[in-house]
Amino acid sequence: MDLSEGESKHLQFSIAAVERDTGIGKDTLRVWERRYGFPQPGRDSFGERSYPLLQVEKLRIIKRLLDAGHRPGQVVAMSVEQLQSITESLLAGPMDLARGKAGVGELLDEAMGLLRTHDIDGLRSHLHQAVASLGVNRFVIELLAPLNAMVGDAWMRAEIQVFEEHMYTECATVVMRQAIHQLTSHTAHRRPRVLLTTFAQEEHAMGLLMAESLLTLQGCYCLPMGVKTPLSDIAKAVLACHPDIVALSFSITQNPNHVLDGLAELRRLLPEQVEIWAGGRAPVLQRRPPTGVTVIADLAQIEAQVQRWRKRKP
Amino acid sequence: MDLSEGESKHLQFSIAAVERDTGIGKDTLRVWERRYGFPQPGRDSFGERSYPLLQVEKLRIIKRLLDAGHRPGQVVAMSVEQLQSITESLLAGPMDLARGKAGVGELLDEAMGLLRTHDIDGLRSHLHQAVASLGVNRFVIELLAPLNAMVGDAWMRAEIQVFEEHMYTECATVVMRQAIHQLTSHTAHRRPRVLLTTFAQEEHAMGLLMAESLLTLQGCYCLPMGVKTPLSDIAKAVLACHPDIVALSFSITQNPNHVLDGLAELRRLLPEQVEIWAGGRAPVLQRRPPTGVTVIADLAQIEAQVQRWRKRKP
DNA sequence: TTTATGCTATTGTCTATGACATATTTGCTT
DNA sequence: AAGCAAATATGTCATAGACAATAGCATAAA
Repeated sequence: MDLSEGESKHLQFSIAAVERDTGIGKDTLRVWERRYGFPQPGRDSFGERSYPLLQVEKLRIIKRLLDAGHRPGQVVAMSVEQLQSITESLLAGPMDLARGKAGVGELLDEAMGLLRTHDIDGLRSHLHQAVASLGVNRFVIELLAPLNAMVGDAWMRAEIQVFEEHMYTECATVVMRQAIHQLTSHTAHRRPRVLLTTFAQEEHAMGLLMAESLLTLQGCYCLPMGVKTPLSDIAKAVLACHPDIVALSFSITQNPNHVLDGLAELRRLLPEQVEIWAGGRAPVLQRRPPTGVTVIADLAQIEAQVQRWRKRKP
Repeated sequence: MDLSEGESKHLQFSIAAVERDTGIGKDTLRVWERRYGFPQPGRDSFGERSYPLLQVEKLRIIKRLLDAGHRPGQVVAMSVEQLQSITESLLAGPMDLARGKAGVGELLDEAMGLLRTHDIDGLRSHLHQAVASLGVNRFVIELLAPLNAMVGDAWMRAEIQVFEEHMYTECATVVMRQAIHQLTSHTAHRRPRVLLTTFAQEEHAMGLLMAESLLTLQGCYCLPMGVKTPLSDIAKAVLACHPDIVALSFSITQNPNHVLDGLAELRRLLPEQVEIWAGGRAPVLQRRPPTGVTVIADLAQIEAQVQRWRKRKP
């Protein structure tokens, strides 16, 4: 009996398509097959690997677990059931922490509900309204930051789809950009001057936008440079724009060693009087605070740090 | 492993770094070396290819010529001088074309000047003013799109620094977001509904913002989803949000085969009545237009395409 | 208990060369 | 000219081995 001809409707993927859909490189896919026995693609008529949809979906689950810190040797050979039970054990994490804050918890839940029903217009106006009623400071610290954390965690647990996360990010970005725009004063000589960016591996821009809004609120002059700036270019930008502070944002996914090495290297590259501020959800910042770097453990600390800087510099 | 700063100090690049900087795949780099004798990287102490900066720059020139339609066999073995003379003959055309439009050429040059002197405030207010004086339509089509092209080309030729490109992008993003915000009407039932995003490999968001502004200007309802959405999630988003059109943006750096494969795959995944619009600077879209996909050769065509859609649907 | 150090297993990426499907160009024939 | 076939050009896939970088763990020292 011949499955391949009768079931040509069943989706099969080339190795390039699998790399595209999972983010796992071709070399890695081949070596996993060799070492762990999974994936086990069939071969098409040209002798090339042909991955059935089921295996691609399993690879996506595996990729998520790897991003969450598991190692290939442990998870690649597992059955789908085992993978799912591990994914669910991640679910036990502390979710209610953020919700404690009086009153704002409802706004949080409402936002999550709007996201889950894909009511993007609703979510956007909900957030806009929250900015207006809470003010930028409380909006960012009490609503948006916890919401980001919830969405990020939900994504890790596969409770929400990638496209839902994208929609949320776009929505929040629009609201934050608008808020920053309205805050920005056009007197160009404010102090301190803060250059905002992330390291080259970091993709998440929300942390930068939140920091920018709070810094602007404090009357700082912000030089936003977007995400993914190589170290040497941060140094060049400092030479060109002479900021007082370089502020960096780190998401929870960052490799701890890269974070520490990068900060140490940057400290070497920059003039001594330029401060480095590092914030974000990367746990290593609290656990092993690097020397010569000001760790912003929490967005609420930005205000105090700005005041500290102003006291030191006349 | 990602030692880009160490490499840039010694002006030597690993094959992975060259792939990242030029967009030419590892396999292709090796096979060019085998067939055409270029590039000819040295070897580091581990026996791995180590490309000097000069060769990487030459590869960038070659990549530009390939994008313009030349073939590897003709250009890969050429000397730098030959390549440059070809580049210049190619450059004379479109650049003057953009600059030809009465008056706008000056605005272009002024913007480039402000970027080169790192006058970010100046650039931002220059662009804001241009939006006000030209209107969104002319601003996007006549000023921003050519400016993007100029900055992109300058980046490819390593004439501007990475941090300058980041500053430009941030600046243009702020202006575009603001323009879109002011255009957006809050009547939610406009047609067509357009879902905007890019494939997972595509990092550039400016094309999406430009398209969003022009679509909004035409009275379309936009569902922006940001960049880097995996194919299967585009399909899921379509099921959840039932847009009439999925609009995708492709930068010039995209691998032609990936673009075509991805579009074909997406066409298979989406319901027939959902149109796919593909735009951007990827040359393959014009050279080998994929079936079942509407190619937007030029931002100015958006208006006509929207009108065509409206005629077809009552 | 916590913090350093060194050993071992793990893991991704690189190397080499050959094969071949698919474009594109060339050459030949109407 | 225009159509068609043959020849080239070109990117991607395959195999299998090697090894540097990372992470985990055990042991020693504070």
